Formats: sequence, C-alpha cells, structure tokens
Amino acid sequence: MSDNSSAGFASFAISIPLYRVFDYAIAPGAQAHPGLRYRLPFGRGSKTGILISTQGVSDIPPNRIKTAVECLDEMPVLSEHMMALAAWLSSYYLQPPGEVLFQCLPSYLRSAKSIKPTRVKFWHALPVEAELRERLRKRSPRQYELLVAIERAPEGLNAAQLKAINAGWHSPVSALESKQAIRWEWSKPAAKDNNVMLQAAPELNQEQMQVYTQLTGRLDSFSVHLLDGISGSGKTEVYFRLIQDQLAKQRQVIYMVPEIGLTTQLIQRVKQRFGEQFVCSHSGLTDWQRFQAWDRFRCGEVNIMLGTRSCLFSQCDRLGLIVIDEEHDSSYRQEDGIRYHARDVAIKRAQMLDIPIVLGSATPSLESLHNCERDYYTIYQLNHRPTPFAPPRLRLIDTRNTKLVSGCSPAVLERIAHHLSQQGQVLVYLNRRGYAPVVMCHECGWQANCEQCDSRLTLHQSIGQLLCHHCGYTLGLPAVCPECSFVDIKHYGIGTEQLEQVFKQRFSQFPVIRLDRDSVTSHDEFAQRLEKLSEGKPCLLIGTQMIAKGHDYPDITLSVILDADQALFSASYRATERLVQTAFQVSGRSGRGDREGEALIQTRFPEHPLMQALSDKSYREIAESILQERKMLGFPPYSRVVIFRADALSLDKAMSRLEQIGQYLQESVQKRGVRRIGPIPALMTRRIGRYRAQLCLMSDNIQQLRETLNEAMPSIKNIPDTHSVKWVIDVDAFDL
DNA sequence: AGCACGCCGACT
DNA sequence: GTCGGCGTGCTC
Repeated sequence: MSDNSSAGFASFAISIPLYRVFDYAIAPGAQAHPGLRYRLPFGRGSKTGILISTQGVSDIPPNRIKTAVECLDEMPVLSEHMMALAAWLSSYYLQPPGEVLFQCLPSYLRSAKSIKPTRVKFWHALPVEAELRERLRKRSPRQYELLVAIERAPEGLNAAQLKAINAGWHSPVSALESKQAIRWEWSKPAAKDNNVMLQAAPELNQEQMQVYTQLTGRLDSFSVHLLDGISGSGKTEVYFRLIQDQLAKQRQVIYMVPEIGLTTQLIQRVKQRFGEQFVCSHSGLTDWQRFQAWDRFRCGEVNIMLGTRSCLFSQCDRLGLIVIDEEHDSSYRQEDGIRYHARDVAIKRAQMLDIPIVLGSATPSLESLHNCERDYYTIYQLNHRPTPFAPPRLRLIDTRNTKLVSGCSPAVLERIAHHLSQQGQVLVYLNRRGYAPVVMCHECGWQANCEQCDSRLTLHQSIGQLLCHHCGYTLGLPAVCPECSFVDIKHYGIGTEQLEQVFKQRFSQFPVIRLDRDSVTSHDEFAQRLEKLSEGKPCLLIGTQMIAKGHDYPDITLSVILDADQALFSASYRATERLVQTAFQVSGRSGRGDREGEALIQTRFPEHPLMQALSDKSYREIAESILQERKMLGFPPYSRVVIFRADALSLDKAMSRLEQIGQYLQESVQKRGVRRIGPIPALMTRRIGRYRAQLCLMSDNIQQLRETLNEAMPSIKNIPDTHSVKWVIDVDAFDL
C-alpha cells in the first residue's frame, strides 16, 4: 500500500442505494486506511462514509471534489477480510456497495456519531535481531522511530499514541508487523467473574460419535459439511463438540441459528456448556447491546458468537469454524433492503478464510442436498434419537364428508383430548393468523378486500377490526354490508385467534398457549410463553410458523397440522417444498421425551401423491423426488434464477421499466442461451398501493448467466433514476 | 435515500 | 395572486 499521507484521494462508500462510490480528497496528514469511517460533506449536509481505497488521482474535476476531514475511528471498523467479503457480496448479489458495506457494521456504528470502540489495539515490541534493527535505522527512519517508541513503552502503544509520534503511522507500523518486529494485542478487558457452573459434555451416542469423528478429520481447511439429522437426533451436541475443539485450539466460532430458533433454551444450553465464553446477538437486543457483543467477539474476549442472520458479519482474528443450524430456514434470506442469503455468504466467507463450515438441518434445503449430490458438500446422517422413540410418522386425517368443528375433524379432537388426558402436551400448527380469513356479505356477495393490495382482509375479533396482512390496512368491522346494507355479514375459515378461543372452551381444564405475530410482541414474551412448556404440564400450544422451528420440549406427545391443503394448489413452485419441510418439522416436535409421539395432518386430498408421500416416506425420499421434478423442469437448484423486480403507482410504469432493462439484456440473453421470462405482473400484483412486475432470467449454466449480467449491468445501472419506479435485483431469488 | 428545484391545481 | 403536489436530477 502506498504511503497514506500522500494518497491524495480516496473512494468512499455511502449508505445510499446507488451503484457507485464517491471520491474525496484526503486532508494532508489524515489517516487513510480502508475500513475507516469518516464524516463526509455530502450534498448540502453530511453523511458517514467508509473508506474503500486510496489513489493518487481522481477522475472527478478538482472544483467538484470535496475533502474528507473528520475521521471517526482510530482503527478501521471493518477488517481487510470483511471489506473483501463485502466486495464479493456486492458483486455477486449485484447490490449497491455502500449499502452492503454498512450492512456489515453493527447498526450502532452505522450512524455518524463518533464512537471510540471500547477496546483498542496496543502494539508491543518483539525481540529484533541486530541486523534488522540496523537496516531499519539506516533505511526506514519512520519505522525505526516507531519501533523505538514502542520498545520503550512497557504497556505497548495504542493507535492514538502512535499517531502522535507519526501522523502517517499506519503503513510503517504494518511494515514492522510484517517484519515481525512488533505485534498488537487488544487492551485487556475488565476482569469478569466467572461463577457459572459448567456442565460436562454428555456422552455422544454411537451414531453421533461416528459423525463427529468423521467430521473432525476433515476440518483443517475450507470444506462444507451438511449434518442431516432427523429432529431430536442431537445435532446440537455434535456442534458443541466441534465448537469445543475449536476453543481448545484458540479459535473462534460463529454459530448461526434462525430468527426464531434463538430461544432461552439454546442460550441456556450454550451458557451451561461454555460459560462466559460466548455472546449472543439477535433482534431482541438494543443496538448498544449488539455492538457490545460484536466488540467483545472482535477483540477475542469471547470466542463464540451465537446469533441470527446478521452475526454473519461478526469480525474476529481467529475464526476457525462457522456453524449454521436449520440451514434450510428462510430467515437466512434477507429480502428487504439488500438481498442476500446468509448461508451462501457464510460459505463464501469460509472459503475466503480457508476454514470449514458446518450446516445442519432435519429438513435440508434442496439446494444443499443437490450440492451434496455433486460432492460440493459432504453429508453426514443422524437417523436415530437418543431418546426411546423415533419421530412419529404423519397420519393423514381424511376430512372429506366430515363436518369440521372450528377447523378440526372429530378424529383430531378426539386425539387431542386423549393426549391431554394422558398428561401429554399438544402442538397444533395452523399457518393463519387472526380469527377468520374471509369476511363477506351473505346477501350480495360483497367481500372485505384490501384497498391497497390484491388481498382479502382477515377478521381480528380481539381488536374488532379487519386487517390486511400485507400492508397493515385496517377497517372497522362493518355492522351492515357496505354494498347492500344487509345486516348479515359472515366470516368463513379459521385462524389461530379463533382456534384459541374454541380450544379454551372445549379443553377448559388445560392451558391454551397461542404463539403468533399478534399474540407475541417481543422476544421476551415469546420466550416466556415457551417456558411454560418446560414445566411439563399438559397444555395446548397453537401457533403459526413460530412453533414449527427446532424447539425441544420433551412432553409434547401430539403434533397436528390443520390446514395443509392450500399448499397443494399454490401458484408458487416452492410451496410443496415448504409444506414438506414444515410437516417434518412439526411432526418432529413430538415424542422427544420418554413417551411415544403422534403426528396428524388433516387433508381433503388424502389421495394426492404428496399427501401419500408425507404419510409413508422419509424427508430425504420426498426431497429426492422433488429434486427429480425440478431437474425435469430445469428449475432451481438445477438452474440459477435472477429476478429484476419493479414497482410503481401504475402497472404500466413498472412494466415499461422492466421492458427497458430487458432490452439491455436481450442480446446477451440470446447469445448465451439464458431463459428470459417476462416482464410479467408479479403474483400479488398490487401490494401496499403499488403495482409490481418482474423480469426473470434463468439458466442451468451459471457462467452464462453471470456473463449476461456482467455484460448488461453497466447499461442497466446507467438508466436514469425515475423516482416513480423502484427496482431491485434478486440474485438466487427464492420464488418466481 | 434525501434534498432541492420546477412546473401545474385549489386555497387565503 | 400563493401554498404545495410529486416528478426529475444530483450528490464526490
């Protein structure tokens, strides 16, 4: 790297959705190192910028260039590696570099307020051979001056002190580092008392031991491992062993779990096992708390970062392993703002650092299974529970010609009553919030629809309102039909709110716990509700997606899926995959203790091949046949998908923007044999008052697809921004 | 994304 | 006659 003080100019990333960076002149003597934050004059105000690179000259005319004066940090907040990872993310996912870089920072550091990190680096002198010392003295006066100063300081010197000696301290210091004349350490954190009783590692069963042994033999360099273990087979314990081994080697670990998977239960387990060696980071914490966790991990005070998607961007110097639990989970995909898949970015990160990464799931994603098939990943299987009973097979409950009582068939109600009477806990999965999904007039056929979306309003009786689940539009429950003034407005269908009410009446001697977005407002509340299950008393747990994920409550003996049929006829090709994963996740919640579990799924289509498969095939067998289907169709994972999405106040505007983008793509698309679909209106065309359309590119040859994008993106980025049309690119889009 | 500038409708 | 709509352009 060139001398900082003479760099002259630097490119900065700014958190705006533009595919460009901004050049500034560097004030003489100012620090200029990639990863430093600056407060920059921008437009007529100011913004925070992250320095990307320095250069001697700039293309920007001198009269328009401004000067970067105020550096906010003593040390770069993003390491060289993180800068490189961000650069990759930005180019692979075609996302604006500024937004990507800011995403890599804990949000506490995204604001312009100048935060001095709570810990700083101190440089210490190492023994230097006389020959080297002499060479430095003669040939590198600046390095020599700094070396002598550091040698004189018994506690070492920090960045501020070094800067006082030489404003352009950075490059001589890194030169000294590479000559092994000095080395830095983080300042010592305040001592913490460590009074947690650590729990010894439990014995692994034979199967776990076998997988663990195979795995440990292969963890010395970049490699992707998929732990495919039926629910309750003890994947967590295998992760714990691998983590323990890393700690023993003084390495650090990132342990990622889905948004909803980070419960008190897991945190407690990690705490009992690793004491104060870990921090966690999740959406239930404040920005300051998350920054603290980030900082403690970064300076090596703790060695495990346990958290959700965003902890992928945790920095540290000794990362040895990344673990991604429930790797199939959709919460690893960031959809708002910049779009990326945390699992895939984590794999790239592991590759860049040449370290192993372990993915785990009871229902691995089709993408990962496909990658195992072609030997990109190594697969390991755990097919047995350490507890007495295997996960139950799903039993189909035929609801044809059956009168449902509040969405439940008599057979289901009978089984629920039975399990409760046997002191079992019962889990009922219903993926529909609210009281009733359809509200209409019995007389004229009027339906309660959303004003801003192509969707129906759901009745929420507790608040006496009709609610749109897509935009938050509300309408008071009308007393008479708005169209014909008829008094008899009816609701149809059943949601969790109604189910709760019905169960409370029907099974009044048992507690009913409902978990969905309406009944749970905070992280803590969610944890508290679930806590009730660990008391082991019989109760009913009803809920949406939230209850399907990997919790471990030994007293659940019955799992019920109430409304699976909608997935059989969904317009999304992903619907079956999602249903299968949910079905196995939900059934896997029961029978984890010393009592056998039972799992039921209600359907009006018991002869449908997918329903048949759910009742008598394993997840892997079903996944295999879905993969065959995808292969024939040339759908993911056998092809890659990139979608350009646009939205505007009229469908016409959105479509014509995509048409324009399509023109720039067309030549490459044809030349490279890429499939192009659209532009077409999106599935839910109107949403939150805007019309949405999409243009999809698909190819089984990722190289050709990338080339197409590389060729067209420069022109596409140059299309002038009309604020009335917004558009984004979705690389590896999940749905079409 | 913000923010300013600019050209057409209903208000003191 | 102006206040203000959002459509367009620009930010080193």
